[in-house]
Amino acid sequence: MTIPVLILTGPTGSGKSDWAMRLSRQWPVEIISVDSAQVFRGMDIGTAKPDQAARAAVAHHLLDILDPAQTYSAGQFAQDAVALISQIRARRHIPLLVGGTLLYLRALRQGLAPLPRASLEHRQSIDAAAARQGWPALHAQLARLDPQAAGRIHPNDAQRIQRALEVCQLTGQTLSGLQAQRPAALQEPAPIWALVPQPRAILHERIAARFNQMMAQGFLDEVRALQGRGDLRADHPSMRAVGYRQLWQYCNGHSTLAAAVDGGVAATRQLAKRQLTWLRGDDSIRVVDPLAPGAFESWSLEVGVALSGFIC
RNA sequence: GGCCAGGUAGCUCAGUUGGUAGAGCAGCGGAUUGAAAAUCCGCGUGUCGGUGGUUCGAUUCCGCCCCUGGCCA
Repeated sequence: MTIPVLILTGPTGSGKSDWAMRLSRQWPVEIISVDSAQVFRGMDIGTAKPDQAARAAVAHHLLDILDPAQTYSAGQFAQDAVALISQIRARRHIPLLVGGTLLYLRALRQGLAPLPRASLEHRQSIDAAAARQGWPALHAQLARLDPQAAGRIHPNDAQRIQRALEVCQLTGQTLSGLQAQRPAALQEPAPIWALVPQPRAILHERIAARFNQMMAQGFLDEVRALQGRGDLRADHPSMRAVGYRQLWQYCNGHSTLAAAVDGGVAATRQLAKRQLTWLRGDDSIRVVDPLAPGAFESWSLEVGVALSGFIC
């Protein structure tokens, strides 16, 4: 019998990290972060990364594993998470996945088709072609190579058109054909809970309050330091993150501070909305309102049930 | 107190030579297979400040009132 994997997710600002820390006082857990922005070093305040006290108290994985000039991916995450899960089990600890990057969770739980990883050279050549011919022309090209993928991808969705073409060029096969293959996944059911504060307006208030708190903690200095390195650009994946993108614009003189803060708060609300769309589409997820009386205690009981029989 | 400019969607504003109105942003819903905190798609009824008048018909023209900003006292 193997130790179960526990998963705690939810939109940004719902209180996931806080619950994970409280649970860690009751069970010997190690936390695996499921967060596409917290992987980067030097991006602490704006990503609400767990602080040193939290990390000293409980092992946290997949934080600070990359420089902001590097890139991460769903496939890389799935691979890293599977490896970490078995290492944590070998220590007789409980793997607790915590975070709101729902594509990463999907990649882990449902698997990814055997697709090639991103290729910078191919992407640059596709971008160059798009600059000459426009994305609609590339969508038309995709429609000849892989009609099924082209039918699913909107002609304006440059990112997905690029990926589909890249896969065709790299493999000589179609994206839709490769995706039809049964993907490998975490081979076991893992209980998954999502924290969703109700009503939405409460989540919006928490998001605004938290952004203001980040500003008070020196978020702007953090962005200035990143910009001051000189090698990062606004279109780099790490610098497109919510808040960083808007403050970067302000530091460049492209907006006022007030506009950057308002824009950052709005972008965070929009992120939360997209996360909620993922959650609604998956009925294996148990939705919990973290603000309901006794919510943590009853979750803790459910965790106990899930773990009973596995822990001595 | 007088003069001028404004009061139209949650916000910033456009517009209707009189036939009850539309953009951007915000918001809401959806998609999501190695960039995902990304990328993309869809959704626009609001006493057109109030009130009288002219008119078949007023948000639009006229009178009065209220509010905001500016200038003059």
